[in-house]
Amino acid sequence: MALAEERLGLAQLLLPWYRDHGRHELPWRQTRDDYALWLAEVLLQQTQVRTALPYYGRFLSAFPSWQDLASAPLDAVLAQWSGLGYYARARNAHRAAQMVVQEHGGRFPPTMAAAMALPGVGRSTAAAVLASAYGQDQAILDANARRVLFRAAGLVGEPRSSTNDRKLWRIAEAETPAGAAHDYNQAIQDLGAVLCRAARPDCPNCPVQSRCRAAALPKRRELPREGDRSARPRRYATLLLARDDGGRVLLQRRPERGIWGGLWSLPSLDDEQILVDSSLRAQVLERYAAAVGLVLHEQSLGPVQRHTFSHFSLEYAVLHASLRVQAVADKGSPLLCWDLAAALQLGLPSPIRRLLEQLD
DNA sequence: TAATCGTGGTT
DNA sequence: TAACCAAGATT
Repeated sequence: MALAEERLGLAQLLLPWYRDHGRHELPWRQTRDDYALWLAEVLLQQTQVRTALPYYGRFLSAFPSWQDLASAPLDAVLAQWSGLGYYARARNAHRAAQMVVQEHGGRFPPTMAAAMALPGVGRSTAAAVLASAYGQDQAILDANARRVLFRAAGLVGEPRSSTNDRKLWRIAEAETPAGAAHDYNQAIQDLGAVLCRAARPDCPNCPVQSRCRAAALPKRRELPREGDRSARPRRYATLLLARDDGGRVLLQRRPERGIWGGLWSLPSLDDEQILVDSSLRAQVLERYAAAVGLVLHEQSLGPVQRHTFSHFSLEYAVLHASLRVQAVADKGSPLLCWDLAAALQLGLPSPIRRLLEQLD
């Protein structure tokens, strides 16, 4: 592919721009600590800077080092991750920290192969950490770099196709300057985030406009659509909000696999359609009682609400009930009653946290 | 290869 | 409202 072999020479234009206009104030740019830099990369996976920013400081305070994270209970890690989404990242980060302590002497492994063997560390994350923490010449290909290079090289087709994926990695490696990979990686990410945005790219102010094949095109603003993903399937559930006489709320720990893995949530009864018919509520209560071994008394059924996940949309209603028997007391049970204040310290999914915060 | 895995902001 | 998108990795 002649196109992919041709150097665009982005670095010499990008680096001066970065010095003047880069987001140097970001907290993970104030350190060369391998733990902090790895943490930032994991927090930022599929997550915008604005969203991850407050989590970074809180997480570092709670777990300042590999050792602190490795020895922490998973529940404490998930609690810090609560609300950020893609919770497999938290579980993987916890295991990765344990591997770093036990197998790598408490230091991020300094080779691509060893780094990518850590759970939750793929090629781009590994490269980013090795470049930033150790100054290695490693090319990244995150969403920003992918978009910038796709446009600059004038690629066509789907950006995530395997063919374009190979081309983009080859271009990324060719454009990454020896001895300045860290700054270049930051620079191309800043360019993508600030100027070369997915929508409404600011081409007139772009420092690499002269090397960009897409800038001259009338449709430079458009990127090929991801394969027209069919509409999100809709799922339905009834969530049980049961409280005992002391106001404690019944929560259930979700299995590690699947959505909200490892988090504490309300007991959920999945259904084929939303329960708006009051005649069905009694059945729900019976099914809960049977499944959980509790005596429940219905109080009210809340309005239908919707929560959108990455690949499906959930319609749910909250069934408020009083809990007569405090039957689920044994430790190790995934079903426990919690004081409201204690519950809010757990790893909760966002909609569940919002719901509990509105109680009392 | 194609699904799976969250959430909040923007359009 | 609904679609799109984000410092991707895993199976």
